[in-house]
Amino acid sequence: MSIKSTLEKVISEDLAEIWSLLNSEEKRRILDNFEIHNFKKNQIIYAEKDDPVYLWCLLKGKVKLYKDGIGGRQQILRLYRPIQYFGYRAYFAHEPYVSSASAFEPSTVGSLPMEVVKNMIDNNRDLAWFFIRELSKNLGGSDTKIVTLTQKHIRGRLAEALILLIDNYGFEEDGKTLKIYMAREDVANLSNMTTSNAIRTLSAFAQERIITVDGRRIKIVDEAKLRQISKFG
Amino acid sequence: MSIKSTLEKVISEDLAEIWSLLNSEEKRRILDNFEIHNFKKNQIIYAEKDDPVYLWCLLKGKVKLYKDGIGGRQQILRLYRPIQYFGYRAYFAHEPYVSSASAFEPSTVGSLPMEVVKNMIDNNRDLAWFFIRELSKNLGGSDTKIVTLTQKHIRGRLAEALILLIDNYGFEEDGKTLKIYMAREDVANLSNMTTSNAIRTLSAFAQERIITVDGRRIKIVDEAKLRQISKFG
DNA sequence: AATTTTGCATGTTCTAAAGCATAATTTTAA
DNA sequence: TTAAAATTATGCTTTAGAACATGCAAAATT
Repeated sequence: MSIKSTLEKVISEDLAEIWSLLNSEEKRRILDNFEIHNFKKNQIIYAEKDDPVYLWCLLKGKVKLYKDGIGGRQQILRLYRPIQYFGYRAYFAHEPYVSSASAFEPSTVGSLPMEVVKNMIDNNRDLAWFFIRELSKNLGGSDTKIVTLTQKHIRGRLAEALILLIDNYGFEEDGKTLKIYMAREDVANLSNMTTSNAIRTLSAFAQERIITVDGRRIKIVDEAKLRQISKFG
Repeated sequence: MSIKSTLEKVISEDLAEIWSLLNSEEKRRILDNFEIHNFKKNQIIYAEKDDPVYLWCLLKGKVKLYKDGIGGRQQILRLYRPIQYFGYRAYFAHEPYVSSASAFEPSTVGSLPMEVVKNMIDNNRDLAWFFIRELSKNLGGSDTKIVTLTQKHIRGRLAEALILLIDNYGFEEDGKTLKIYMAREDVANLSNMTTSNAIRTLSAFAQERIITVDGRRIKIVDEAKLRQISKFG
């Protein structure tokens, strides 16, 4: 698909929240400065300690925001789907990035210089509110994550991770199979455990008929049970 | 001290960042809606699941933002000192609070209805930027905390907590003693460990002449070592 | 001042989860 | 297609840190 048609498809098919907030002059300015990039699976979009320059908008594919920790252990902080924006926080905080973003699968991503975004916010109240709201929602999410990842037991953390995958990417046509294909290691990095324990606990869930596992295809059999384990267990 | 003089003292002595962004009409509107509250030690200012109504401004004392977790275990998320603002995130996210705020010591706190704040942001670009920046900085901090609290070992987490206390509240006149008087339980809640382990590890640090401990008075003897422990071991 | 309550310190025991090893399976690349 | 590499699956061992218990000290409360 050509760049232009990709963009037009996105804009026409599934109007991003942000787009509707703009007047035609603003839209023109975006189109003039917007660039489309294709990232391969596992390719890094930006890395921790880089200086933030662009607002990124995921158009196609899946992106993970993560932080490399101790002993090469990675923590996945957030997942993005089309059409979501990322990469702006560090610029607003006048800081280098504290986390990295990479493509989970082959992805198409648009970039817009943060300078342009900044100027637009200066002249568009609704756009300012859009970012205030996004940042506020994310901050609440991260604060909650601090407690769940440190206090919940392994089963609870895995259940929560699976629910996050449901909420973020949904199901295949069968209404059961998770619409994301990820390695056990990534499941582990999402739920603060080792790969071994992710495998072990997925097996346990399968044994208990809460899910079924066929390679990387995960079917959710008993979502209610999953939510229960996430809350208590 | 009277309400009026407390307020004037705060405004004249140590101009809050926010105040300088306002014109005289805005300042008058604040003064008309601003209310002063006194909280006793450990008194709750707002609680998780409450609906956010006010912007709070700490004028005197110390406030902790925390989240109650599993088995009554509390995680302290952020600490506030005069003059800092808190309690606005949930309102911006259109959510109930996900954390609670309480006074660490007898504290004076001002309140301003979020409705007023909202209207002021609508008409004051700089104020919008103030909150965008604050939220962005906090989000970076929380994302970082997710990794350090889950991945660092006990000694590293305690060292980091002590550094946080230094950075937040500083030292007494001797330039050594932490300017905060907190129970071991709170030290534990700050660094994701049990009270027993906070006690044990503080003792270990004292043994190693990194700090000295006299009841709740903690003197930092070797800050460099502390930062080293926080980073690695 | 006496009594109750709360907090600190330290030793001991127990366990969830990490670490390690090995084999089987799947994926990728040549 | 085949070889190499990476990933998944399981069993066994180790350990960091939680949980529990007890004694002592220091505040509150009466």
